[in-house]
Amino acid sequence: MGRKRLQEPDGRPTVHTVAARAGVSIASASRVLNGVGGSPETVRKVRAAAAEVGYVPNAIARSLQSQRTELVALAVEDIGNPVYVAMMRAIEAVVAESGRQLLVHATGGRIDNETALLRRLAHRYVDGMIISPIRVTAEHLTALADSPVPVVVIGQLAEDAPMDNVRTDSRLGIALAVDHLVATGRRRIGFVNGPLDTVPGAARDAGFRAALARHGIPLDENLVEVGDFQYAAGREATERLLARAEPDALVCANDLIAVGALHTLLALGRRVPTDVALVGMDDTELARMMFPQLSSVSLGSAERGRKAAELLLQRIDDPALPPRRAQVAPSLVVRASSGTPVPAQPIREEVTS
Amino acid sequence: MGRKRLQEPDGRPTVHTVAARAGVSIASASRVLNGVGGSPETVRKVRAAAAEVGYVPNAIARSLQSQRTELVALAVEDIGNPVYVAMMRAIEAVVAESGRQLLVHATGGRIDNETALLRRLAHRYVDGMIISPIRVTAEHLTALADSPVPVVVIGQLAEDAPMDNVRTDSRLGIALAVDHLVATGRRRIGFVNGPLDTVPGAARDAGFRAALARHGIPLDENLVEVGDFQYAAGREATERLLARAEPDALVCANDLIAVGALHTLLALGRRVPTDVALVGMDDTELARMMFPQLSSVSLGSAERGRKAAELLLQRIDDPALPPRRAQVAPSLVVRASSGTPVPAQPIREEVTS
DNA sequence: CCGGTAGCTGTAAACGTTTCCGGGAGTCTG
DNA sequence: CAGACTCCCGGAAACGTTTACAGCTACCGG
Repeated sequence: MGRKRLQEPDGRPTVHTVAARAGVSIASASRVLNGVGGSPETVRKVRAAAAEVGYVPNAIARSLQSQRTELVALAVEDIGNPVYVAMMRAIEAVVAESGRQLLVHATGGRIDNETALLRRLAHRYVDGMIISPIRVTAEHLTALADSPVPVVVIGQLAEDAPMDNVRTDSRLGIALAVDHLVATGRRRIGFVNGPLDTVPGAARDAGFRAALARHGIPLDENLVEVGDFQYAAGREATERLLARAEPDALVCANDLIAVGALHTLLALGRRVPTDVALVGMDDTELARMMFPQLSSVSLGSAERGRKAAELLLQRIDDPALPPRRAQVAPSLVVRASSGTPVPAQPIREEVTS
Repeated sequence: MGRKRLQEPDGRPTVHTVAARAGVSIASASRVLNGVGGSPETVRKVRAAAAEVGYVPNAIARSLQSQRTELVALAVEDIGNPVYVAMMRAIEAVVAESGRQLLVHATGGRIDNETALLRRLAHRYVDGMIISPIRVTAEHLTALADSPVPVVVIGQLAEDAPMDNVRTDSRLGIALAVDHLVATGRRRIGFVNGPLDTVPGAARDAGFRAALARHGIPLDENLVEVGDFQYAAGREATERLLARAEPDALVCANDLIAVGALHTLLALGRRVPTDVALVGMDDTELARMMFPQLSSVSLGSAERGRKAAELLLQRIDDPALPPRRAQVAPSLVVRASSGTPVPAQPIREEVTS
């Protein structure tokens, strides 16, 4: 049962209602309600009137006047991927702390969705956006350049793109994983990647090949599989890979893939890490949930989210700022899935000279 | 006729810009841009002018006039819980299909957060809200009743609460799990629950006790543990439980808890389902990711989200609608973690009359 | 005693849309 | 051919704020 409204049989109270009830002008009412100016007597009357009618300022009208929405958008591929959950949490913390709210879009990685979203920014329903595209096309770049509100991109961008950008080095991240596996005696190292036409997919592929080469390990293409960045794809890709090769370690391009790989490995009777060591990427909470717990390369998703949010808020406050870039270094978190139990041969550094 | 601002040196083009450029009034320009009315000639001129200056209508001004935001909010406890991800995806689909966007809030299950959120609705920054509180207090109810915009609640509410409501029967859901375990020969059935002062926690507790009683199985309190609804709590609660009892099956109040329980079981050398059968709840994608895959009681999270979104959109369109309620029936999804390998005794139906 | 100043106040003009309303022109009907 | 009817158009009024500006009072110093 709603308690009855004291005023305004049809609509909700506005500043006019309050002003009339307090016997002052709307200007005075507005000033008092915003805490700027007003004589003690006016303040008292307006406050009382506002409380009596239960006045709450209308956010839209305020936005129209202030040209600010106090909303910030985040566009990611897949809100089900825990890496984006971590990012989202970090961003939300920063954004909320500034009194704003976060609007989340799931793009499904579809380019048309992403560019449509960027174009919609022209409607100015939001003060800024953080976007983490897995593919970057020319359309993206023009849409980004045309945007009337600030946009921060999480992910690799052309070197000279004059926009705020937060990045990591997933190529180096893959190298960390490979180095670790080599150091623990693995030599037949497989790789389950996401699509090669995505920015992270391409970077991780390059990183894998470079790392193997650096260790002088010839690449066996049978040990490389590609799916998308989802769990099911990881599972199936690993099935295909195991059908034609027998790796002693698997590097996966993200944790969802790694979880799928783990499932296939266990289902096919491989022991992890005894038979096959497993390393994922993104270091999501999922990695800690598995049994055995998954080693994973952290790309600092929370940190990247936090930095992106800070860059965005600063730019909103001062659009004249020069474009800035933040970088987060990858790091390897070793857990049971690639633990050190299997130095089948004495560990030796391949290249020591 | 003093044309005020034909050019826009600093700002973006408005309908005034377009109207001036096309040589018509802003009324005509607006009509053409909205596709209502206008002579062919006017339409041509306005369209051309709009294209030339790259006009995009301002969402805020439009909202002020229309009293609509085209935004819908969703408030859930934890965006990391895959059950809410599923719900969110379903809601997002319905909401997007109606041309609106979804604003997601994470409440952390904190009552003050939730009521603050509900009160903020008075600012009307959003056309409506879907909220899924795990506790329901008197504050919630007054805040809900006072809300100037429609709110749909997912979860149990007082029977006579006159508001749109989508619910399931998790009590019955637990019963399905227990029935299944009993039917496959388990008798020492443990239960890892969430907090008893939450609505789902209380319902699931009651359901568990009632189901055991119905089967004539005396309840051993050593087989019941409580944590919160998170993974870590499930892991720890299961450790405590196994330290003092030896169940042959575990029912968990949600999938996160079940995943934690699985981790502990495997870490302590129990075979699943041979030694201990495991059933989770919510049937999230997490359940399928585990090895062995988890049986889980589906509470139709996607379905509930979809229905809630539909109820909300309908109410936004017609606020005079009577309060409605939708119910989604639970169902058990049996997978490997509670497979049928152990009918120690012949299966029998307890009550057949 | 008077001019200046500080502090309040109200009027009105923004912000950018949509829409009501009245008027004008053209077309159809009786 | 007059009246009615249909379109189309532009002016102006909303929607609910904030704020620039000017006027008013009261007080102070000279």
